[in-house]
Amino acid sequence: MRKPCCEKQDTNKGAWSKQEDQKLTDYIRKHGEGCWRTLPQAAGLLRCGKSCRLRWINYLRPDLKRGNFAEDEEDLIIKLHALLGNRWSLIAGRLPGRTDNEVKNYWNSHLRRKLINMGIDPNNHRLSNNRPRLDQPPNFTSSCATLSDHQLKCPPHHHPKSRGENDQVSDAGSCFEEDSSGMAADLNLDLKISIPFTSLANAEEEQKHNIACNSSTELDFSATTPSPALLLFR
DNA sequence: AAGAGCGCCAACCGCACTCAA
DNA sequence: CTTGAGTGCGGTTGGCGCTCT
Repeated sequence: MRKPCCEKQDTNKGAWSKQEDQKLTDYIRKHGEGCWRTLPQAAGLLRCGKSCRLRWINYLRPDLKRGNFAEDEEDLIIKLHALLGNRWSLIAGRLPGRTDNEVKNYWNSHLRRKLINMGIDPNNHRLSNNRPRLDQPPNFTSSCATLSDHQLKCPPHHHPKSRGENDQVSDAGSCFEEDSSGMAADLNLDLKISIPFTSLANAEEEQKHNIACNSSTELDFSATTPSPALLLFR
């Protein structure tokens, strides 16, 4: 078993003080990100490296947007969640200025409930059986109708993770995994993981990093079969 | 006014992955 | 090939503030 990353008994835990924030910000401005293990000592912080990294990524980074999510951001989260499952870092990568933690929290506190209220199961984006909607289209069939019992029982996060620059999202822990000829195909998506474009210098750089799907710089959600959630969301 | 309940969000924890030695 | 350090990710927790009773 791996030993814990923070063995030191004298490391601070809990909320960060303004002084700690300042020290961390100053240090990273001076030396850049990385080498989180040695950073705390070098920066004069009584924190573990992990804690520093999290604080920087989720709170101190200068390009963070913060504040309420816009409607189009909500839409995008729902779409991406339908496609990717609980892969928050991937989803956040498509939302400039947003962190995985922020997206995850927003999903759990707002969007999940929103979908549930609309009669949609937020786990698989299917229309929930026990709460049919009155305004449901008559011939509507969920694009996730091929979900097996096993998939229903196994949440997305049970799927093996895969990471890397050219990480193809072929193991998306969503309802589209089995129905690969379903919505994913309809969406014409060829998702690749890349550096979030907010961290890139400009749009050209973004293109270079192949964020796009099918040689476009934006995800193309002009699908012939929108997600069930989105059909009802508008 | 005060206590209970609830929601939000920052932070922690544990596991998985990568890569160098 | 193996091992372990470093890092990233997703799930969970805990504290704070707001609302309700």
